Parts: sequence; structure tokens; C-alpha cells
Amino acid sequence: MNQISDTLSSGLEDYIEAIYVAHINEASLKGAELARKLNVSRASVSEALSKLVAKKLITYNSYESITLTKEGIELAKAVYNKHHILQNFFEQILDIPSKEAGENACKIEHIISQNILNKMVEFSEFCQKHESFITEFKKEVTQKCHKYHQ
Amino acid sequence: MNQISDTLSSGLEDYIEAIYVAHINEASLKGAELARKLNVSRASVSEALSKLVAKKLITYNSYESITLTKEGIELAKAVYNKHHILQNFFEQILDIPSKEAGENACKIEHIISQNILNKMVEFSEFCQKHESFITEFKKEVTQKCHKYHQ
DNA sequence: ACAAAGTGTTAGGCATGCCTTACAATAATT
DNA sequence: AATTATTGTAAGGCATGCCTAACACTTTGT
Repeated sequence: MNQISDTLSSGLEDYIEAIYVAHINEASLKGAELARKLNVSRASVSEALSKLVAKKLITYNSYESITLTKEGIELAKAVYNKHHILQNFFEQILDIPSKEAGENACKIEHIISQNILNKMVEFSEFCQKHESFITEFKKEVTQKCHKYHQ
Repeated sequence: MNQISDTLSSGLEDYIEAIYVAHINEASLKGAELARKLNVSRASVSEALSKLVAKKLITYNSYESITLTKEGIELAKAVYNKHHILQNFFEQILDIPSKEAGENACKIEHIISQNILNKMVEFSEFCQKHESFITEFKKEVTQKCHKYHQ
């Protein structure tokens, strides 16, 4: 069972997301390179790619570069979008440094509900229309920090 | 190794958090009850409790109720706080229904960085001082929904 | 006191995902 | 062409956490 299920484990989502990033950059990607990108062993990548092939999300032959199928692209795009929504929200609204925002987004993207993500987008848009609000917030936080460090 | 490490796996965090909730409600809690609360088998609870005992976070003898040690309380409180910050943020700021907010908080609490949680608190406080902002947001979202469903 | 109900534990398994080691196959370089 | 570097895979393990089944122990209620 679960050969071609509709959802991916968070581990496999990480792999397909990384493959998608290469795809939109029109960069060719082999297993060894993917292992470096994700900081895992080549063996782990090998296992993961087999699973993604079994689920028909990628096409892959040893020593060639990895290709996403149509379904793979759709699925990867969904994960990638989640990542971006979170990253933007953390950076733009909460004023979190980019690196930290990205690291957190990477983990949360696998478990957060779509409804919350949608609300995050709406909230961001609302904030853009009331620009001064976030500006004010950032100003206040900065002042607070100064107080603590005086 | 890892008998008494300083951090808990997300699974164990769930257990200790549930134990803490009983603790602040001054309710006595046995393994079987915990299993029902967390929707897992008694066997899984048994394993988890052994680990928490080994880490000296709880005291537990079969057929008696579970007690948190001082360290256990500290650790549980930290997890519990994270949960609350997330739940509040989702409910108050993003206007997410309570149940969904709680379910998401339960998962995200294990992986989100403290810095983001702190910013969420600050942002919530800032919003409270500018009450109309969130009120406006909720109003707009509601209107949007009506448009979609017309 | 004894049966029934509730509680706890152990053993054996499943699924994820990661690792190292060792080996195989291909690519690149001399 | 031969050597070296890179890449891929298979085997065997580790850690998490969850499950069922079977059995043991305790508590409750008649």
C-alpha cells in the first residue's frame, strides 16, 4: 500500500521541493548534488528517489539528472508555495531574519493547514494596504530592544 | 546515550504536555487515561512513560497516578507556553477557529523557534493596543468570503 | 472472596528516515 | 586505454513512534 498515495511524508516533500527549486532554476540535478544540498548521504537520496519514482512524481535513471513529472511539478509547487507563504509572513510581518524565517518555514510547511496559510496571505495583503501599521510595529520592537540593552 | 538529554522528541513533548495539563487542573492522571486523551494505545503510553522516568521528568509507579518532577514541570511549562502562544496567535490575529488553531499549535509547537514565538507575542500585544486594526481585518475577510459565495 | 473490569507491560511488527560500509558503475582526466 | 574521481546502490543498523496480541496485575462490585 501507499505506493502512489496522494500525500507525501515530510521527508519526501523536502526532496521533491529541492528538486523543484532546481527545476525552476533550469539547473540539472543529480542525486549526489541533491545529497549535498540537503545534507544527507547519497544512500538516503537513493532511497528517497526510488520512492518518488514509485509514486510517479519524478523520472530518474542512474547517472542522469532528475526530472519532475507533471504530477510531481504540481505537488512540488504546492509545497514550495507553502514555504514561501510562511517565509514571507515571518519576514514581512514578524520581522524575522531571512535565514531563520527560511529554516522555520522548511519545517512548518509540512504540517500547517491550508486554511492558516490562506489567512496569512490575506493578512499580509491587508497589511500592505495599511503600510504604516507594520512600520509602527517594527519601530516599537526596536525601541523595546534598546531598552533591554541599555 | 540520551538518557537524560536536555531536549525531548516531539512525541515525548506531547506526553509531558498532556501530563502538565492534568497537573494544572489538579486532576490525577493514570496511563490508561493518558492513552485515551492522546488517542494512542496503552502500550505506547507505557513506553513513553518509561522514557520520561528515565529522564527524571516524571515519577510513576504502575497503577498510581503520574507526577511531574520539578524539571518535568519546567520543561512541560515551556512546551505548554509555546502551544498557547501559537493558539492565541492563530485565533486572535488570524481568526482561525479554535479547534483548528489548537491542532496546528500542537504540531508546530515542537519545531518553531523561540524567536518567532516572542515576535508573535509582541505582535499580539501591539495589535491589542490598536484594536481597530484586527477588527478591520476580520471584517474585510468576511466580506471577501461573501463575495466568493455569492 | 471471586469474577469482571480496568490497567500495565512485553514481545513482535510496521513505517519513516537517517547512517556507514562496501561495492558497482559511469565519467573525467591524464 | 588506464587511472582516478564521482556517482549510485545494497545491506545492515539505529532511533522514533505507533500498533496488536497476549499476558499479568489490581481494583471494583456483587
